Amino acid sequence: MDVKILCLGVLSRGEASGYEIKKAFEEGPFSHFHQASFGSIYPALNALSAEGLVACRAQAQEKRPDKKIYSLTAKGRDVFTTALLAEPDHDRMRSDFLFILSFAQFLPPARVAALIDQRIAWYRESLERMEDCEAARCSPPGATFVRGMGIAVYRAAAEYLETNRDALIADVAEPEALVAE
Amino acid sequence: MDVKILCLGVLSRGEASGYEIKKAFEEGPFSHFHQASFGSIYPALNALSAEGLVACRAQAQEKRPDKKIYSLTAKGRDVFTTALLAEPDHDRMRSDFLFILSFAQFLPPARVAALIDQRIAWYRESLERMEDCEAARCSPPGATFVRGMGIAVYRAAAEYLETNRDALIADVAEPEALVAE
DNA sequence: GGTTGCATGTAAATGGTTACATGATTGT
DNA sequence: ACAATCATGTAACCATTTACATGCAACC
Repeated sequence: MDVKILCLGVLSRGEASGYEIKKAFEEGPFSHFHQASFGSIYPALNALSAEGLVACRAQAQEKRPDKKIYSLTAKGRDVFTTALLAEPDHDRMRSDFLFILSFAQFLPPARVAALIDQRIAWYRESLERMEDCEAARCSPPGATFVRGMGIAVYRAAAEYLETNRDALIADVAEPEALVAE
Repeated sequence: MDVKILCLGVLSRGEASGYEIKKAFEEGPFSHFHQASFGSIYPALNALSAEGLVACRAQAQEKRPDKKIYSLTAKGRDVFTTALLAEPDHDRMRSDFLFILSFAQFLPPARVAALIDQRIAWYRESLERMEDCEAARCSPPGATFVRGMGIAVYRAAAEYLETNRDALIADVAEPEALVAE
């Protein structure tokens, strides 16, 4: 599942420029489980155009480069729905946060606390944005389902961190207590 | 946080060969939030050796290539603890599963059901392995904390899928119901 | 006066995976 | 007989990010 298919997916929700597609991966509904940068989106869009999977309409703008608005062609929609039927690759997660926390015993307790507090704050902010998202009101069922799952998972993560924060800090602060036990 | 630091982390838990380090990322405690292949581990180990961050002891084996057992040097431990203090990069997740599900309305309901059922089974299997893991009994506090968080999050994910599965399938099967409402 | 947002694009560098090469042993 | 496990390593390939190039408008 490469950037080209990702772009087709975004365009299936309505026409968009490269810049707007980037935003969908940066702040939009896909930001939590996929990402793409300008350096991959613009070439992908040109390739899709050459293959006839998207159509491009240039919108002239004053004092700015022309905005290129892309939309799916019938062929593009076909290719996209076919790609959706493929077996999904395994999820890939890379979390330096969890890796670092795995070695909490090598960190000053204050650092462990800061790391966890930052993360709780991040989850809470994300949850707020996800919960009162206007765009989500009239989203298709799949998008609503996925959004709900994100909320459930982030909430569980935040709650776990809040509940177990102090115990971990106590453990790394006095490791003798664990050995003595 | 590159493969070199990742290797130092694994070695901080005790000496290991390249093959064993791979296993830590494939089945071991890190498998859920970091991954590395032979093609990156072996060169990383050689580089670490050249920099004096790990020591290598060759264990002769009959009918097999010599097993190279690596261990952290004092310098290696220093570099690792310093790396742990750096600000962690943002977590990066790529989930084709969630992306595909976002477009559930383009899929046959049976496919949506299969996708979700497979995923529930996967979470349940992972949870079983995580819950009765012998190695975890005497793990350092950080590793135990991270494992607990993994369990909490996977459990929430599995429960969400189980609870909302039928509603999503109903929604994609009869989209008129949603429009009529 | 500096940063952020809008808007597109290219080229180099990165960092990694996949496939190959080798080969004995053990399990199905 | 075939696959998997153990065990190391290289090279080609890949996708993507980062940095660069350009430039105006609005905000602080």
